[in-house]
This record gives sequence, C-alpha cells and structure tokens, in this order.
Amino acid sequence: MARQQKVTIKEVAKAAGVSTQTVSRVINSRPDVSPETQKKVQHVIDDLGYSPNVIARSLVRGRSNTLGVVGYGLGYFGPTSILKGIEKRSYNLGFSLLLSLLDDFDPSYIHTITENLLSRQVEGIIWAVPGNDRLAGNLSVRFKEAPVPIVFLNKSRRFNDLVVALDNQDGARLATQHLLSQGYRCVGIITGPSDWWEAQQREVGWRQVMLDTEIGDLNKLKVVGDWSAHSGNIGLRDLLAKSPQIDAVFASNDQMALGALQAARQMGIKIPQELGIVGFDDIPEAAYFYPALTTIRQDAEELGAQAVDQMCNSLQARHQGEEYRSDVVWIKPELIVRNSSIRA
Amino acid sequence: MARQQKVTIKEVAKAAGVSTQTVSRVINSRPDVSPETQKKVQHVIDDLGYSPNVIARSLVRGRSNTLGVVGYGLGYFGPTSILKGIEKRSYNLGFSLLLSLLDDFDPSYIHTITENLLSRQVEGIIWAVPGNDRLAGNLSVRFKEAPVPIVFLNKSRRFNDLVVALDNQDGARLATQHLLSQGYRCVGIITGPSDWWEAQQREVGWRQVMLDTEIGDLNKLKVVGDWSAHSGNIGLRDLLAKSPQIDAVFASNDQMALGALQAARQMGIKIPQELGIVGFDDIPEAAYFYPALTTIRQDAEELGAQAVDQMCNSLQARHQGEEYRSDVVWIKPELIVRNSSIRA
DNA sequence: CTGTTAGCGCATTCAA
DNA sequence: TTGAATGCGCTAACAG
Repeated sequence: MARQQKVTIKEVAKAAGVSTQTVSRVINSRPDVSPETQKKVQHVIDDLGYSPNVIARSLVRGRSNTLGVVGYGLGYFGPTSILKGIEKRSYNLGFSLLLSLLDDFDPSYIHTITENLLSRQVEGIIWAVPGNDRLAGNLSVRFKEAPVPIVFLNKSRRFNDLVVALDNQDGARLATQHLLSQGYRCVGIITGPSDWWEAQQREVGWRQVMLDTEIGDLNKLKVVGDWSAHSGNIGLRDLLAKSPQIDAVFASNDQMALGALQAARQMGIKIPQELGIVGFDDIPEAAYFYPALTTIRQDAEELGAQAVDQMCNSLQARHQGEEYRSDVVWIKPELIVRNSSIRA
Repeated sequence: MARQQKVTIKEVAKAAGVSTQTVSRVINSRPDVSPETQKKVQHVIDDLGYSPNVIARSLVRGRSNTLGVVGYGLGYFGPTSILKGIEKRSYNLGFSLLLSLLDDFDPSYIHTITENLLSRQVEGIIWAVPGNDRLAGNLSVRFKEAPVPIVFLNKSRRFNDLVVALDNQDGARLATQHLLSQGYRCVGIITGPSDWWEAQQREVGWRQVMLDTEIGDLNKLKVVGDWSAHSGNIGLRDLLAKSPQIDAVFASNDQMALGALQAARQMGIKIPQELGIVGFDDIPEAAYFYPALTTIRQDAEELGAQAVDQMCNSLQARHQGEEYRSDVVWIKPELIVRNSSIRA
C-alpha cells in the first residue's frame, strides 16, 4: 500500500527524451511512430509504471466510455442476473459501469441519480428497473429530453425508447397452457403487485389462455401477492377459500410458488395430485423445492447483454449523426417442467 | 431523446454577464458571492439546464469521488447483499461506484480490471470477492504497491490491508453448538470447496466444537461440496454412507442444506427427528424450505457498509498525510432457529 | 516520423 | 466581491 505520486505523460516524455505527443502516440498504439522510439518509450512506461489517466482522456475526447446502470431489486434472482449480463457485455465492449441502485421508488432519488450519472458524463444509461406505474409518470418527465440514449429493460414503449424485455405474457401463457394440458381444469393465479408491469403482463397471459376455457369470472381465480414467499402462502389459502374448485395455480414468481407449496403442505393438499403449481423465474433453488417446481425460465443475463448491444448501436449511430431506432427486443421464456405440475 | 449540446460554465458566464470563476463559485456554493450575483447566475443555470462536468472537476481537483468495486458471485444472496450495502453507503457519502465483476478467478482478469479501475482514477477499491487460495497469490503481487487504499471483504490480513469480515468461525460454532444442545451427538459437515477461505473457516469453527466431544476422527464426518444444492444432496448421501452414526449435519451454506434436505426426503430420513440440519447464510427462501431451515444469518449489507466506512477513514487520513490503520472489523453472525434442527 | 500549439471544462492561485 | 491568468493530464490539428 505504499504511495508514489502518479506518473504523468509529461514525466514519461522527459525520461524518454521525446515529446508528450510521442508518448501519447505510443500509448494509443498509433502507427506513426518509429519502432525504436516506440520501444524506447514503452520501456520508460513500464519502468515508471505509467498508466494513462482516463479521466483526462475522456475530457479531451468528449467520450467517457462509461455507461450508467440504474438497478433495483438485487436480492432477487432476475435483476441480479441482468446486472451480470450487463457487466459482462460492457466489459467485453470496453465500457465501464457506473452503478446506482434504487432503494425504493422515491422520485427524488431518480432525479438525483440520473443527474449524477449525467454529470459524470456517462454515454448512456441502462434503466434496469422493473416497470412500475408509480415510477413511470416521473420517468417520462425526466427522460424526455435526456442528452444520452437510454435503454429500458421492460416493455413500455412511450417515446422512442430502446427497449429490451422478457416476453412475460408468453411466459404466462406457457405456464397456464401447460397446466391445462396436464389435465388441470381450473387454474388460479397469484399475481405480483398490480402496479408492476411484469405482474400485469403475466396476468394478461394467464387470462388469454383461461378465456378459452368455459370458466366464468376470472377475477375470482385471482389473488394479489407481493412477490414474497409469505404472500404466496397467504395467497393460496385465500384463493382456495374463495374458489374451492381451483385445482392448479400459476404463481407469478418462484418465491410465491414456494410459499404456496408450503401452504399446501400445511393444509394437507397433495401436490401435484390434488393441486398443480407453476412458478416463474426458475431461481436456482426451484429444482430443490418439495416437490421440485415447474417454472418459467428467463434468460436474464442475455437480457442484460442485449441491452448493452442496443446501447452500442444507438451510440454508434449517434456518432455518425444518425438516430438509431429499433423495435422492442423480446427475450423468449422457456417452460421448465418438474414435479409440481405433473399429474400422475 | 432530443439533443442539445452540453452547456458549459463558459456559456453560463457569458449569458449571466459574469466571469467563469463567479459561476464556479456559485455552483460550489462559495460564500464570497453577492446575493444578487448568486441569484442571477443561478437563474441562468436553471434556465440553460447547466450541470457541472464532474470529469473536468475531477481532473483539476485530483479527486474523482469514485470508488471501484470488484464483485464476485452475484447470484448468491450474500455477495449481492454486500453490494447493496456498499452502494447505499457510498451513495450517502457522495461516492459513485465503478463496478467490475469477476467471472472466474482468471488472474489476467484481475490485472486488467484493477488497472482499468486505477486509470479511471478511483480513490479506492473495495475487493468484494470471497477468499480463494488460487486468487490470493496473485493478489498479493498486484496490490502490494497499489496507489490507492483497498478494503478487503474477507479475513486474510496479509499486508496492512483494511479488512471487514464476517466471523465465519463463530457462525460455525453457533451452528454446531446448537445441534449438540438439541441432543444430537454426532454432527457431520458438508463444507464448501477447500480453497475457499469461508469454507475453511466454517470448518474450523465446527472442528473446535466437535473436538470437545469424544468423537474420534473428524475427517470421517466431513464431505466437500461446491456450494450448490446438488452437491448438498450428494454430500449427505456420501456422509451417511461412510459414517452412519451421524445424526446431524452442518452445511456450510443454505443451498447445500437445501440439497441435503432433499436427499433426506428421498432416503426416507425424518428431519428433524432422525437427522438435524443447519445451514449458513439465511437466504430469504430458507424459512420456506421443508422443513424450515435453521441457519446462520449474516448481515451482509452491514458488511458492505462497513467496508465503505473503512475506505472513507483511510481516504480521510490520507488527505491529511497520515496513514489509517485498523484491526479487522468483524461482523457477528446470528443463529436463526427453525424446524430443521429442533428435536421434539 | 516527430514536435509545437492549442484547448477539453473546470478550480485554484492571485490581483484588483 | 469579482476577474485574469494558469494549469490539471491528455489529445487533435497542425507544422516541420
């Protein structure tokens, strides 16, 4: 942990007996340097342990090679995987990541965070926050005139935003259809909070499939959870209390499915014989639940990676004075069948 | 997503009819500005939507107000919580976070990543990577002469590093003692990979307690897992195969405990009556396992927060020309008792 | 192939 | 209280 003043290009130049410009050329691997000079300078660089100051370079070039990422809900599997995907792709493309986490949906945070990111000259912002009604109104004001491209990680095409999103509706359809195909007839749903777009869309997918059955009022087959296992436990109890005819449940995430599994156990309901359960996310633990959970897998890392790609496209276009537009990039979910939904 | 050239201090100055220094004073809330001037300038700032370029400011001040964070193992609950803690505390203290993730322990990555962080002028680096033997040798070379303070998030005091760490030994002792106090006599262990310090220390804690019993060769009571639920399943089977007298198991993390729970179920072993199981981490799902898992809770967010505090102390001392030293900051774990270890 | 001049956006001397 | 000059570390545009 010893200290030495940071070496600058100037000192390298003096030590090597060349101009700073030549050093600059060497560290940027420019072709117009004679082999000997390049060698000599490189030697001094290694010797002095010089490393260019990227801050200064950013200033003069007007490019920071930095992306801002706003995240939320780390601690859940999906958001974390997204972040991993973003980081990996960014690293490979030579971008650094300035990370901000939203603690809750306090609008004033949003303002501060984005301002901070922008004043640090990020070239773009990846908004890796689940969709939420409360948030949306605020966002639209904030980002309408954002000076950098923004990629959103959920489906809500308001302006001409770039959007990469998981096809939640499709996932919910897969889950519901699977249950029906297993011989279950009356599929209830435990949704996430109603102001979350992910929850809304998963419910829509479920409705689309259930409408084709002769079941009457779908609202009677629905309870609202808060994504937690606890709410899944309560949710199943409420659901069966108000609609005893239910013989299968689609839970909008794996944690709630886990809670439902527990509730069923506590009530002496046999799964999957008497009740089928399907979750959403495919968290790593899902295969080890009792019984193992059928669920919808989403490739969240890929989602993050695609977001970075979109950002790059946008940036590249911008540098050529063009504007990049793109339809929503959809990531397709996959059904993972395990024991919790297989009727003997 | 409209574009306008970024406003600089110069344009504000011109528009306000003052010099750039005056504007600089206003944006830095200096006292030596007359109220009217301040008001006038502020108005122009709001009007033009000016926001200072932090990059430029960093350059001239020689301080970036940025911390580098190197993470690993997001996707596991602990590391993610740590990151949350780091982010929150950093935000409150006015630091931005440059995030890098280690994908594996490839030493060349480590080099590139730290160099990148340093060339971006981070004021310090928080090394939020689990301890690993393979990594350690490489690190020592790398960081011996690091020009910025580094805070490590695990116990291995090599130089005069700043270290914030969970007391893994203590946690393991708590777990093992708890099992013994419940009347179990022969407590086996499913450890993590042996080159992980966390695994090593948890094993040490277990050994310390078990040495006090009259049990003979402790190595016969131990199997090695890889942190995954799958390895926990296999682990329990191996353990019981080689030492049938085992009546309780301490798994070094909750995922492996989950796998063990599953294996016990598959083998028809009743938990907790015939076999007690305790995990480590207290992941949110643990309370919903079947049966609910007794485990060791670690306050990982607090760990992250403390790491940032240590960094700040170090930075502050440095700015006053001093050197900050500190003993390891230990975060104490807590025993959470649930059904998997309660003998009727 | 190499050096000189200029300036990125801002804050820190100073002097007025 | 304000402004002019100077420079942070680096690179772009020129000239030689």
